[in-house]
Amino acid sequence: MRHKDDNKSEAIFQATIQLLNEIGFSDISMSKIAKRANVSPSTIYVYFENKEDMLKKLYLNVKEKMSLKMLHGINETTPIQAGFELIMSNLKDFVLDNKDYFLFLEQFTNSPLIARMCLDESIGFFRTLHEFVQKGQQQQLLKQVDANLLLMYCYYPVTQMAKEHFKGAVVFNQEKLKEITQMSWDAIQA
Amino acid sequence: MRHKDDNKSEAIFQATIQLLNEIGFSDISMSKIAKRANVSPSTIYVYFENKEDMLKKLYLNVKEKMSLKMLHGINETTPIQAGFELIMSNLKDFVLDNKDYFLFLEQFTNSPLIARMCLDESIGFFRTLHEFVQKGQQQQLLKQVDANLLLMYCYYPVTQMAKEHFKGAVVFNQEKLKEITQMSWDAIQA
Amino acid sequence: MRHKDDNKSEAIFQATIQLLNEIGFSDISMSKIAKRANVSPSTIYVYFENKEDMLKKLYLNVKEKMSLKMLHGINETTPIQAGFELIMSNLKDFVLDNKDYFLFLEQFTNSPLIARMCLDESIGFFRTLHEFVQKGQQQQLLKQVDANLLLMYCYYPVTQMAKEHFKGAVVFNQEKLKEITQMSWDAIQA
Amino acid sequence: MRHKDDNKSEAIFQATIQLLNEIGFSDISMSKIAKRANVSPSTIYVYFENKEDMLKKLYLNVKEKMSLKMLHGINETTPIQAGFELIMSNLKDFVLDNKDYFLFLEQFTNSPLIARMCLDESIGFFRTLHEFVQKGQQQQLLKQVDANLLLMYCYYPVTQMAKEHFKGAVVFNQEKLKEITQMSWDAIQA
DNA sequence: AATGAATGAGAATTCATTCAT
DNA sequence: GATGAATGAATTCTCATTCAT
Repeated sequence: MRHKDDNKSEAIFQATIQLLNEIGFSDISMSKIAKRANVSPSTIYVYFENKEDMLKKLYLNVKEKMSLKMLHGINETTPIQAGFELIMSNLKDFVLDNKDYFLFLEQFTNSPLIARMCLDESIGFFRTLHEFVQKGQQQQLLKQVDANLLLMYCYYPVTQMAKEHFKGAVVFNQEKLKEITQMSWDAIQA
Repeated sequence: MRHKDDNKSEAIFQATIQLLNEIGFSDISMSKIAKRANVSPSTIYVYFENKEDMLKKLYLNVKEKMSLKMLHGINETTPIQAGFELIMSNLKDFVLDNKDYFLFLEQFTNSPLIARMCLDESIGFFRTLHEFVQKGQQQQLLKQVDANLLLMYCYYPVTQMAKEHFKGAVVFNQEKLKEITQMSWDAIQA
Repeated sequence: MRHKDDNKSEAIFQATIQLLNEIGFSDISMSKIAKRANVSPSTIYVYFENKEDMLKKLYLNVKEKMSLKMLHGINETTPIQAGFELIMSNLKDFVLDNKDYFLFLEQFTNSPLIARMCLDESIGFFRTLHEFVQKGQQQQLLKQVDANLLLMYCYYPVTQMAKEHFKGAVVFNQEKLKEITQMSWDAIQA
Repeated sequence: MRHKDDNKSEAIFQATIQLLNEIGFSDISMSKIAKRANVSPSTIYVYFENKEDMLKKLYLNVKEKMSLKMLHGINETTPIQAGFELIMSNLKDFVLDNKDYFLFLEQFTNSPLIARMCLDESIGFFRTLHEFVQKGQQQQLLKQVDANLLLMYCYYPVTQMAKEHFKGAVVFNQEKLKEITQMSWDAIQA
């Protein structure tokens, strides 16, 4: 028998993400993906049960990539403010370096697919982030509000700024990062 | 008084939004929309050129609804901070009262369709908002950063909180609104 | 709107029966049927929900045709033996005149589809036949055994002889009919 | 002692028959058969040339099984009537003990596959049966009609009764066998 | 204006079979 | 001998759209 080829499954992932960002959920099809990935449509079904299964696995795969990157360098000893700055900086780097991954996640997150697929967010990654926020609240450094709310003020400024950057409206450089880091810190600090 | 036409076109809009939020872009079809709207598929083509035209008009229609609501009560004499609070409050009301409209907008905004359709955002509504922000900056009340950035800090906290609310994770009440209004004001004030 | 065309649905039926008898259940496909019927594959779905629905309706349609033919000329006053002879003669006529219909029924009856489709046989036609048999039993003309068993001795000799006829092994003429009518009567009479 | 090969090929046969009776010719596939037989799809091609070859061999295999069973205990010295009774009894035993084999044969026999595969029936088994019938005709014990016709009156009552039995409509016991043996003998005797 | 009929193009998926080990 | 990977061809069925009324 032949050996299963990791490249194939990766090629399928890449093709899917590219097409999703080019033409969107409404217009991708298994055969377009196959063509872009240089495999036969039926080959996709060697690696995945069906379209939904493939998208699900792709989502989890990319989500994990982003999560790992965001938490890079964070541990129990990281001071709160420095940690927040690092997370936002990591996020910026990930988003700018992986435009396709990021836009895919945004699109997927806002589609009803995600609910249908029962993709629970309370997985590893989020636990770590929440613990970090809670530590900040215990130290009276952060406002005593819902943890998700505090995280929101880190995530959206970065991602929306990145979107403006992609549109060409602004350049998301170090200076801009500093600006929003300051603004977000103003928002969340006690 | 509306005449027949408007009812049909409105029924088509409603059906589309409902289905989009139930099954997503990848699975809606003209015939499903027609069935839900209790019209014949061909009737849709009496009112719209094609699918894309229909979605475009729907988007603009809903976007305008939200815009009008957000700016309700704002004029040249509105003080800056009170204005921001009102905008966030208006947005909260719109989103909670019009879950379907809102989720549709979020889904649409994150899809590549919006780019393909050349839907320029610099339309009336945004000009008004930008002018409001610029006035705040001239009065030294707001940070001297990109206007979009300041607006981001108003928009996302409200909408993300609403999403949590829809998920059942929190209750988006007056108190929560106060919290995020304070946080956002901390973020954007000079 | 256009007017639905009975010819179309009949053409689809005819094409299906022909192909079924030429290549069998394992090899028919909706597109082959469409091609033979000179319609587009999608047109079939205007008239039938899906393949199974089409086959089901076709079966019931043909079954009814055969039933009506078999009972032609039979009523409450028909004497038992003459009635049996008529039924067998009717059956012979139907089978020889409608080879395709008949072979389709035989094929269908022996496939698991029929069970899956919940096609209950206790419909009108069979009731009439059973009543006829029961009358014969009350008159002590027929053996006191299961009614189906008596009917079997009418049905199979005719149909199997017809199959031999189609194969070219024998000629199913009036004489042969007389032979088997006599044999079957010998079998079932009290 | 069988060696590995026979087990696999037997497992493939069994899987095919089961699936054929469960879902029918139109829905079996080599991969479904492989899955049911716990082998790889490609393994089937070690034993058989292709799908048609496999079905053909399966048919001949099962047909021979039934033939041998039917003729069990019959030889040149067997008296005619006793022989007929024995054949019908053997057939009943085979059918009731091997429901799957039997239903498979019925399905196969009524499909056009059998014609396409050029499966000539005048093989060993049938010769023996025909010789038996001819002997009966020479002894003036049986009606002077086509031999197949006489055999028909043995075969169908048993098999149709068995089908009723499988449906749960009747219980095909010794008594019922006696009934139909009598009826069939009435039909065929001179 | 409104619509059911009709369809070519294309959707997701499975097929029988072969390949490479 | 045995098999999982791989695939072109074919499957059922739906799509966006147009036609005829």
